[in-house]
Amino acid sequence: METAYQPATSERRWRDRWEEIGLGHADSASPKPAFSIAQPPPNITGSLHMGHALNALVQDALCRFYRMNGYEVCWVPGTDHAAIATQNVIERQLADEGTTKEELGREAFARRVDDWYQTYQGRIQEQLRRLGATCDWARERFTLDEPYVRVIRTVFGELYRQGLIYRGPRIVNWCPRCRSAISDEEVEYQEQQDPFYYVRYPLADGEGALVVATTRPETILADVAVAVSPGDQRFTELVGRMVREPLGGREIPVIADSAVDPQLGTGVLKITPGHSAEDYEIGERHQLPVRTVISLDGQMLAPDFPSLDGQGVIEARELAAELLRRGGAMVREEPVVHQVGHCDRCGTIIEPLVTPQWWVRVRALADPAAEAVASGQITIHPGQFRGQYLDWLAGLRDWCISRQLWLGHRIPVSTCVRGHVFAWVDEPTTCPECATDQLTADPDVLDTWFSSALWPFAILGWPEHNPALEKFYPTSVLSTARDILQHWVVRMVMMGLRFTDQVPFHDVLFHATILGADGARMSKSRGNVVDPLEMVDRYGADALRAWGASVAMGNQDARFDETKIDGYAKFANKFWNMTRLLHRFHFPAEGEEGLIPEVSEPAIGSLQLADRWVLSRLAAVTQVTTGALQKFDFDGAIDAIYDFAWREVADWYLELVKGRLESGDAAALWVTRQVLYQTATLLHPIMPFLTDAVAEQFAGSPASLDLTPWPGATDSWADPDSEVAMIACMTLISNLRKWLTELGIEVTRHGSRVPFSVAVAGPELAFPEAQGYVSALLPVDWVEAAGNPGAARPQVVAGRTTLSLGKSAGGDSEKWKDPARRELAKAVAFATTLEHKLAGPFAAKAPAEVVQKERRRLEEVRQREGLLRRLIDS
RNA sequence: GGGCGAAUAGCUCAGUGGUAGAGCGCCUCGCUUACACCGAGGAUGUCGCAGGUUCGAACCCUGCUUCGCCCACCA
Repeated sequence: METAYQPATSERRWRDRWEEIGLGHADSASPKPAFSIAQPPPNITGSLHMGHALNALVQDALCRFYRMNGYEVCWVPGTDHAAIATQNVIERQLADEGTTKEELGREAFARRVDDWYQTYQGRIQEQLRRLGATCDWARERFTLDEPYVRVIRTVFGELYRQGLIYRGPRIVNWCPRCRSAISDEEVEYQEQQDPFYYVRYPLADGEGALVVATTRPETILADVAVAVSPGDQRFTELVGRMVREPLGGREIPVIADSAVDPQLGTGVLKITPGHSAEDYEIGERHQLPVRTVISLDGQMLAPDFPSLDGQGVIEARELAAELLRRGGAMVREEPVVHQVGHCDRCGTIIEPLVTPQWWVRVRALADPAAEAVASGQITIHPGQFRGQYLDWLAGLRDWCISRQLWLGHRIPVSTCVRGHVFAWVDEPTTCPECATDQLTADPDVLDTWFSSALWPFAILGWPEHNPALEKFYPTSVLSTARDILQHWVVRMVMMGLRFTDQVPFHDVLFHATILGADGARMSKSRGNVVDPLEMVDRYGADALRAWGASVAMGNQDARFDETKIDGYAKFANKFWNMTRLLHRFHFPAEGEEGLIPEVSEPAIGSLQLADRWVLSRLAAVTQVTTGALQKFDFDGAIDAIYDFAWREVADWYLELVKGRLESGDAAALWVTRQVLYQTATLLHPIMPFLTDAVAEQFAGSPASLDLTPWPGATDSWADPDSEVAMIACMTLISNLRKWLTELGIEVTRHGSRVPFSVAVAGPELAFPEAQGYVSALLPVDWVEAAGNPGAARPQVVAGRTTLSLGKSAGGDSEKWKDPARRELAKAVAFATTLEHKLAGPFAAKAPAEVVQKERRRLEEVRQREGLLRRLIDS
């Protein structure tokens, strides 16, 4: 056996083994209860990032935990074509190559996309495997696969026939660079500073003018009204009159609308329904016409204004301002900070435009989706996101689902030459109503999130009734990033309820976002991106997984911290070596083949204090870990195991049991084996490679710990008395060690041994094993207390026990009093605090139990104080 | 503007009413036959600020400050 655990070789081996034994395989015919997860399909826009890795390990830990708990686990992996994202990535590549998709042509572009998908699909799969993900690869799905496409068309057709999908010209968020509409959720608002122009709109009939403040003077040409707040005294008599827009001189009405905030700007808003979502709504309320002065390319359409026509919007803005200044309409200009919408894929400023698009009427879908969470059919973790989910659904507007991209699912609708419009699943060659073969297919494609919304049931073979759907739908858990609550989670619930009459999942986990080490979001431009596979190479997948588990479900975003991953790598090594210790006692020759033998459970009477203590602790840790994983508290689980394994088992139990193992004590072997094996079992969902490598050392272990039943409660091991006694004993050893260290006495096991006798036996020595434990861990030899206790001999107070240095050792007893003086000061201070507390209202008002506890504590401190004084005065 | 969360050791974070914790880093020792990817010991905190509730507050309440996230039709 290697001295140090080698994650790289171990992980390669176990990856293969798990596939050989088909760990990920999900059997629809299994009689076991089902646990299923639809893996959020990563965008095929490159390799996996830290967020994907985190999400994968969360899901894998759950899958393994539930497998061990007797569930038939189905974890379906897949990938998403991510139309707009992928198209952008490839367009950027083409730009680097000095070409464009238009130059390439649709066919060559499509081939290029296919190549891309081929390459990255394989890569993503490989990356997930390296993290230890036990998905059911046979069920892998891709949103462009033919069966998936049929699901999309089926759903689209249903919604269309039910009147929940319609087409019409409305204002949309238009990305002039993508040359496509995007949904409200794909707009990212960024704060920026722009000039704020105060512009005079003169009254058409007579004196006076209204002053409008705007950041967009170039859209004045599309103004169709100016609006004031209905209650605004300043403008009451102007409502209903006409003003002239200051560029073209057209007469437009002054209207009153409650959307106008009298506090903002001048309290007068210019209404441009063609280029502002808000104005569009105001325009609808007042039946105002729509004027358009900006093209789909983001250029001005103003044939009457040659200086503006054909200019980009930004250029036109300054040119229009200049025209206003020259015309005397500009009252003043000042900077203003405001929110400007950008395309979340390419960063271009969004241009609100009126174009014909396809829409989903979401109201009918939203209410049941809200109800599912409000009623507890779906639980969101951490709970704080529940409110966010409900708020978002409450204020939902219709969802624009059409995109003008080259890539994606086509809108499955055709129009015949006679104007019959119909949705289809298989593209028809003739019109179903009039049989003409002159059909025009809709040129648009669907929003990627429309197809993603169907994921949980589409991947299980819906709409066909089939065993997989029966068995594994609804899925159990959805684990995903926080930023796609609206894009995806909410829409899955809406579609799932609509088409399957069931929630698509019962628990939603929003894991933390991994920030760079500098606390900022990881981004290439910031240079703080960390490749998870690089971490796997450096520290092993288990170390990355354990760190991920510790941060996954926190309230805040998690900062990347390589030293913590390193810490878990060291823990893996520690755990590995704990097994090696056991191993070597039974296989004296280093490197010899063989397994740690199975031994029968010893009679309870043959167990020592340390055995009873460690088993009691093991039972407690088992309970904590089980509860934590059930609650998705991965941090609680890894924390409890780490602490127990290292701070209790390795630091104390193994050190104490070594001698007994050496002498072939069967009870000791059984307990050690039990502790290590069961701890490995508890750790397996989070650190599967390491724990399988450990379990393999034990005779009688299965091919993987995944096949081991999860440890049940072992109430018979709970032993509070032994825990109390053992803590006392450990305290004594620690105290004594500190004392000796301070006096410059070597406390290594191989230092020269120091003879001690017991002067006052405190509770630390109440168990017969205790003295033996002291001499096992410290270079202490016990000698009989040789008469004449009054003689000034160096002494040590450890806890509430006093030990005297054996006669033969001699020593300067004054020097030995120094630590005692320091300890005494502490004890006195604490005793004073306690006395003060007990003398006050605490004694009367606090629960009797708590008061009792404090009294006992005071008594203990007093005892200790007494011992220390005796030592000092001797 | 609204909502949610966070502020604890030099750093990254646990801790949710009863004597302040971990990992890393730092200082001193020790290459002890499981492990130097280790072990033993040590230093380090008015738990953001101000009030309040309570016998008792890092923890509950109120306000404030700073940071983060989400939402919103501030022209």
